[in-house]
Formats: sequence, C-alpha cells, structure tokens
Amino acid sequence: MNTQFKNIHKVISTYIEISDEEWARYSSMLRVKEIKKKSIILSEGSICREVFFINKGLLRIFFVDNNGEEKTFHFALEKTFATDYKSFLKEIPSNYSIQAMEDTQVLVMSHDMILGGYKMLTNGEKLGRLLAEDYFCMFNDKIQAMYTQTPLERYNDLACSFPKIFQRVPQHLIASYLNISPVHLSRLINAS
Amino acid sequence: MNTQFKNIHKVISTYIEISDEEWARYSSMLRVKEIKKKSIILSEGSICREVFFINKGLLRIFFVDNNGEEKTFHFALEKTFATDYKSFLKEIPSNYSIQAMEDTQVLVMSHDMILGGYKMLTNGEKLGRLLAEDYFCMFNDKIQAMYTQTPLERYNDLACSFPKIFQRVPQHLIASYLNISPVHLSRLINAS
DNA sequence: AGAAACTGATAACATTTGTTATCGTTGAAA
DNA sequence: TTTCAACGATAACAAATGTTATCAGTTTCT
Repeated sequence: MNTQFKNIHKVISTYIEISDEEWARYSSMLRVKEIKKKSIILSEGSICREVFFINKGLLRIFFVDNNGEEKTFHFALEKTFATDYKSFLKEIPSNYSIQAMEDTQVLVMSHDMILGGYKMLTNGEKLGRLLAEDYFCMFNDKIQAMYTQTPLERYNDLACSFPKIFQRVPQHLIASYLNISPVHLSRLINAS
Repeated sequence: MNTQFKNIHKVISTYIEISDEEWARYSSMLRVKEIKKKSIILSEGSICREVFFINKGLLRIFFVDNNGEEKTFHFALEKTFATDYKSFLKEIPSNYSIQAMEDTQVLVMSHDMILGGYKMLTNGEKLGRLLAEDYFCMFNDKIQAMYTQTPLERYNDLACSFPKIFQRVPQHLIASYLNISPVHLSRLINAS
C-alpha cells in the first residue's frame, strides 16, 4: 500500500471494516498535497469542498469576528481530519479559513469522494455517521469546557493533551484559541 | 396514523425517504411518555439509553459545574430531539440531567430502536448520519456564538429565535444558559 | 550585517462580570 | 388564608478580563 495512505487507513479502520479491495478503490481517489507554512488552503467566504487528513504538520482553523480579530477555532493535529464540515455538508460559504502552521502534508478527500463513499463502500453511510458522531462529541466537550472552565484551566488542559503545541504555535494564537487577549494569557501564565 | 406520531414522522421525512410500511414498523417501537413539570427524565451519572422527541412542552438539559452550580446547556423545544447523545452513543454515564420545564409529552426512542433502525430501515444509517451532521452544525454555531458574541447579543438572538421562551422559563435559567450570573443578566436587560 | 516585522512581558487604566446582601413581589404550599 | 420559598431588581464591592502603550529579545528577509 502507498505508504502515504497508511495513517488514514488506520484511522478509517477504527470506524468501519473495509476490505482491501474497497480500500484500494477508495484510496485511489485521495490526493496528496504539500502545504507551505502560513499558506491558506481554505479561505473564508469560499465553499469548502474538501476534507483534509493531516499526515504531517499542523493546521489552524480560524475565523474573523465582528471586530476584525482572528479567533482560532481549532488546531488540527497529525492523523486527524480538518475541514469546515458545515460548509462542506451544506455547500454554503465558509466562515472559516484554514492555514498551515508548519510545512504540512495533507491527503485531500474531495466532495465527490466523500459523497461517493456513502454509496460505494459497504459501510459508507456508517463511516459518515460515526465520523459525524465523533466530531459531535468533540464539540460537545468543547462547549462544556467553555461553560465550566476558566481560561487557565483550558490552557492547562491543552498543555496536558498536547504539550508540544507551545513549541509549535505562537502564544498569541493560543490566546485566541482560549478566547482571551494575548496580554491576559501572558498574565495568567506568568502570575506565579 | 397515530396522531401522536405525526410530528416525528414529518421531521424524519425531512431527512430520509421512508415508506409507509417501514414507518409503521419503525414507529410501532415508539413509546409515549407524559412528564410532569419539574420532573427529571435523565439524571447525571446514569447512562442515557433513550432519545426523546418532544411533542409538546419544553425540556431543559443542564449539568452541574465544579462549584455545584447548575448550567443550562440547552432548551429543547417542541418538534426537536433531546438526549445526551454522547452518553447514548458511547454508553457512558451522562454529565447532564434533563428536566421538564412544563408538563411535557415526549416520544421515547429506545437505544434498541435507534440501533435497530440503522439495520431495519433502508436509509437507517443515512438517517443517523444526517441527524448527527445536523446536530454537529448546531453545536458548531453554538461554539462560534460563544466565541464571538457578548452575553447581551446572545440574549437578543435567543429572543429572536424563540421569543416566547421568556414567558416559559425563569430568567435565572436564561442566565445560566448564557453562562452569566443572574444578577448580571438582570443588569444587562434593565440598563436602558 | 542591517532593517523590519514578530513576539511576549509588563504596567496602567477601563470595562465587564461575579459576589454578596437587601428588598419587594409573586406564586405555591400548608 | 397564611406562610414560605422562589424570583427578580438593585446597590456596593471584588475579581476577571480587555485595551493601549512601551520595551526588549527574536526571527525573517534583504
């Protein structure tokens, strides 16, 4: 098997059974894309027609609020998917942009590939369901964290679940992810 | 058709095609449940084994934070579903409780019914996928609102999308939904 | 190497939001 | 009916967070 497709095959296999034949046919629709640091692969306002699977690197999903400030919605790590799923599903203009924080290699799943997969794969619909369910649960947790945790607690959680992130993204983007000002985050961290 | 099942049939029909035969078989697994005001139909800590469809009335989904304070996660209106979907899907103890704000009539979809539907209905998996996708999008919007809007803006949005709620729910629960203190909400509203 | 942009710490001040307490009203229960 | 609990407004104060400005150390680019 194409060594570049190993990661995504492993991830999809955690959701459904997929035969080698099916996988060969399905994965042949994948496209490898190399993204330079800081370049943007989805721009706010355009319709998101792809789901990206990150082989290597780090993506940032962000949007611009009413005051013109960037808010980081999500950091997408290796071996996870990144997209504006709402824009993708409903084919409406995206609120989000997606930017590479490092030189990044992604696999591109086109809209046709995903939709086609629902039909073509034995467990295609199930894969779609389980992925949607999983990402639903992630968002559920995120909302609950926003309800119950202080910014510092969310910072510490981030440090636990992804300690290396502080070497990989500048602090003010962490602040925008936590939805606080860079000044305030600096204060929280350095108040000892 | 059982007149009590009219609403849910209409909602499900917006997601998938379902024949009358299939619907008859599927809907026969529904159970009607009347809930008295203030009574609780899901308790934090128990595994959520049901999805509720609200025919009439109003439910509140809430949890208790680390300081022992109730936070209202969601108000579930007529003709929508209510559940702790994460607990339901992963069969883990729920973080949430669900309480009736008024005398409420729900249709109960059991775990078996939902899981069975994936197999038994022609478009069962698709129904599950589309529902998960839709609720994913709702959560997406909720997160973005929490990122970008002030409490007062969210209050006004609520007033737009569901004006009658202020006659149906006490103000301090609206405050907990907005994640601000009741005192502060009172201030925001009456500062004019 | 030099210039420019980026980054993060810090201070001073403003704004938002939380906390506690009080009070009057209303609604529910005995 | 009477009583008690729930509710919401308000005030006073405390804590959290935002804003603006400055400065020094890095990184990036030429």
